[in-house]
This record gives sequence, C-alpha cells and structure tokens, in this order.
Amino acid sequence: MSHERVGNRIREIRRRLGWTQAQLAERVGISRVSIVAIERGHFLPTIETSLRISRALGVSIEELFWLKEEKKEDD
Amino acid sequence: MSHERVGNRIREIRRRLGWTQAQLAERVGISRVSIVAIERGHFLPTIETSLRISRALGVSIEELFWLKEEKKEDD
DNA sequence: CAAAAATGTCAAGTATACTTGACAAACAAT
DNA sequence: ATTGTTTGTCAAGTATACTTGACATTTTTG
Repeated sequence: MSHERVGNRIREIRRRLGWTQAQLAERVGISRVSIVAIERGHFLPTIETSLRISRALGVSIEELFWLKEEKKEDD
Repeated sequence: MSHERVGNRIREIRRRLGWTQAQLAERVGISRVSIVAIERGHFLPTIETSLRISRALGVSIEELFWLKEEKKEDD
C-alpha cells in the first residue's frame, strides 16, 4: 500500500553508513517503528523529522525525498 | 505559541514573488488556512507539503526550513 | 474616507504522524 | 541447529496536520 506520492532513499543511505534502524532512530530522536514506517513509505514524516533524518544521514532533503509525480520512477 | 523547533522563510519568499496566500495555497494544493498556519509556525507541514511549497516557490527545502536548534536564531 | 483585497483566527471535524510494547520472521554469527 | 541481531508488523492510544466555513482585522487602492 505504501505511499505513492513521495519516494525516499533513507534505507539505501542508512545502509551505506552501516547503521541499523535502531541507531538511526536514536540519532534522529524518533522510535524505530517510525523509521521502519518512513523507510517503507507507510506514512510521510513532518518537515521536522525529515530535517533531523537529513542531518543524521548527512545528506540534503532533496537527495532523501522527492515528489514521485515529477522525479524518479523507482521505489 | 508558534513552533519553536523549525523556522521558515515562506512569507518572505512568497512576497518577493508578489503572490498572495490564496495564490500560493492554490499552487501548492492545500487550503489558505494551512498556508497561514505554516507561515506563522502554528504547525509543521509534512515532507510532501514541504516539497510542494518548495517547488511552488522555486527554492530548496533547506532555504525554506531549518531546525532552530542549529541554524539562524531569527524566527 | 470608503471599498476592496489580503490576512488572521476560531471551531469542529477528519486524516494521519508518531508512540510503546510485544512478538514474528529473516539473517548472521558461531 | 541454536543464539543473537536486525527487521517487519500489529494494536491501541495520543498528538497534530489539514479541511471547510464563517467572520474579524489589517492593508491596499481609488
């Protein structure tokens, strides 16, 4: 069912850094369940959570999230 | 009471473009009441709404929103 | 000043972001 | 094969994003 409107690359970048979901959750300051849900597109984070994820992973929001209507067709 | 955690420059950039709240709302695809609330920091938009605002205004998310804990001290 | 346009606010409702706790399934070690 | 770690999922609750409609206030313009 995932979210059709916004794609993200959180998992890819998290794995590139060798972090677990639990580690990312702790650094971002939200629960691991929320990380799972966001990675898999079960719901869309707020701008605050997005900025914290972006900061934790060290990449820009634009590298992390995109509107599917107009960007890459993957995920 | 506004949101203390995230600052934004939506109003400034909207005005620079000479747009009304109603015009921005229409282009973004949300209600004018929500634009008011987001501009004034009454609540935080989702990443989807943020990306649409960013696209509508033609500026990056990072130019539009920032975590107050670590960026500029102005509202 | 008066009229019009833009902005702010309130209320009440709906949708969804996010939480904790618990457990199941997949994967990786020995 | 068993143990440990990581990931996925469910349920039930709380917080908050966003809506419409209506109206008050402020700003702009003639």
